[in-house]
Amino acid sequence: MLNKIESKRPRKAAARSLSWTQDPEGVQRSILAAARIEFAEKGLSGARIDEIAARVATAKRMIFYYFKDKQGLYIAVLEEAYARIRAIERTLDLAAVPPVEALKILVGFTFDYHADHPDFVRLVMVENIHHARHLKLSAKIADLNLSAMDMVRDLYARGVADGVFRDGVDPVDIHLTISALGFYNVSNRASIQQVFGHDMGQAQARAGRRASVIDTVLRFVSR
Amino acid sequence: MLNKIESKRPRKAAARSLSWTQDPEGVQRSILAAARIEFAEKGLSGARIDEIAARVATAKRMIFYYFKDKQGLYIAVLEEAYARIRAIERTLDLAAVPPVEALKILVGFTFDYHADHPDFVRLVMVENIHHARHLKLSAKIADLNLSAMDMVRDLYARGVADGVFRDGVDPVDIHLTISALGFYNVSNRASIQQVFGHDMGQAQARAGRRASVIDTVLRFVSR
DNA sequence: GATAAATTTAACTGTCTGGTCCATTTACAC
DNA sequence: GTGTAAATGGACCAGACAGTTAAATTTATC
Repeated sequence: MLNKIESKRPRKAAARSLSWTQDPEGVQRSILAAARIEFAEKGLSGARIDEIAARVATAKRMIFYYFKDKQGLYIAVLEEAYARIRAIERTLDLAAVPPVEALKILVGFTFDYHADHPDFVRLVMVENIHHARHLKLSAKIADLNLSAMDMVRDLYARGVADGVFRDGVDPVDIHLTISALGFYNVSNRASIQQVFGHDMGQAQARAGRRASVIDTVLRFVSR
Repeated sequence: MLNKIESKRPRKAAARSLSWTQDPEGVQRSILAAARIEFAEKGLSGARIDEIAARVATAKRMIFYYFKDKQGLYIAVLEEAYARIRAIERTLDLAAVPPVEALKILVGFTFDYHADHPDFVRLVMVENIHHARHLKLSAKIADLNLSAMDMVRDLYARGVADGVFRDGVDPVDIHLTISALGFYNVSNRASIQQVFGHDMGQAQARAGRRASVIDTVLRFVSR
């Protein structure tokens, strides 16, 4: 109130510099990593840009410089998360494995990936709360899960041909079941634990559940 | 800046009254209903008190009057949602029904309840994003899902005794499978639809999935 | 019909938080 | 080395939003 004269942006004349090296890619990567943690933890509206900036050594300004705005950053995080799971998925080579064994591997992998990447699961939850609005905005993500769907379709067809799987099952149902059983343990871990003590994060509970899930899917498609 | 003298709250001298009837419970119920919609739609941080107040005829002040603060309102919504599903669950009387039939009914009910109450599902998602922090704060909710768990336990034991279910299955696995398969279709509806066109909201897709889910659970426990 | 308690309302505020402005430094071509 | 564009830093701002203040009006009670 008192010395409010000369109001035209006094500024502190940033005298303190102490040198820094330019590293655009590195900065972007750090921002993305910090943002993934923050968005997965607090959701889109709950996440704080200041918090992300604080987590990285970099200044808040850079976030907007590279990602335009909060939504842009969020979409980038989402795209990276989906690209990552797909990259690993590609390394699964099930074509050479007999159907039953291949299905066990696929279910086990899906279960493990979810359990090992709760951030991914939470991001998908957040995105679903937003009715997948941002997924729709991103052309990059369009055909990602289709590859998982294709794996199931192929594997199931081989199993039917071999006579080890029963006929007439919709591969979509197989895929949904695999996803649901891998997803739910992680997405609802907190309420499951709260409501009846079972902590799915514990190695023992997790291993038991894993075996049970594989069994469930196998029994579903078997004759 | 100009006429800032006489600053002591001029007020408009609320001259307009037009009578109102007292209805505390009614007002609280309306607020809860509006809040449920808002929280389910936007999450805890995304929800806006002003928006809730606008949806109800009543003024914002009443929200704080009855529910103290945003978190208090949110917890009240959560408690109501859990109480509601429990109330309906109670009406299921499975003790008199043979195990296989009873299991079909239970799975079908769970599937339908989730599909018919997406708000409930979304609230649970939101709460899990918050690590069930508020569930822990509410003593009321503690033993709610335990009743569902008990139903499964009882039903499974009868099935084993009758020789229609195989031995050695953990009832917790049965319960988790039932919940997961009912929950996932709704919680991930948006991303499922985005990623491969299947809209689980459509009656046809829903009915097909329902039958498949029942089949999955039955095959899991059968000999 | 007077007094207290309950209920409703509008205006107001302090803080938090995306997002911006302008200055400065680094990288690099020539 | 000098000019130029990209990269970085941090103060600053404007709007939004949870929560408050204080008064006004209605119901309940005796």
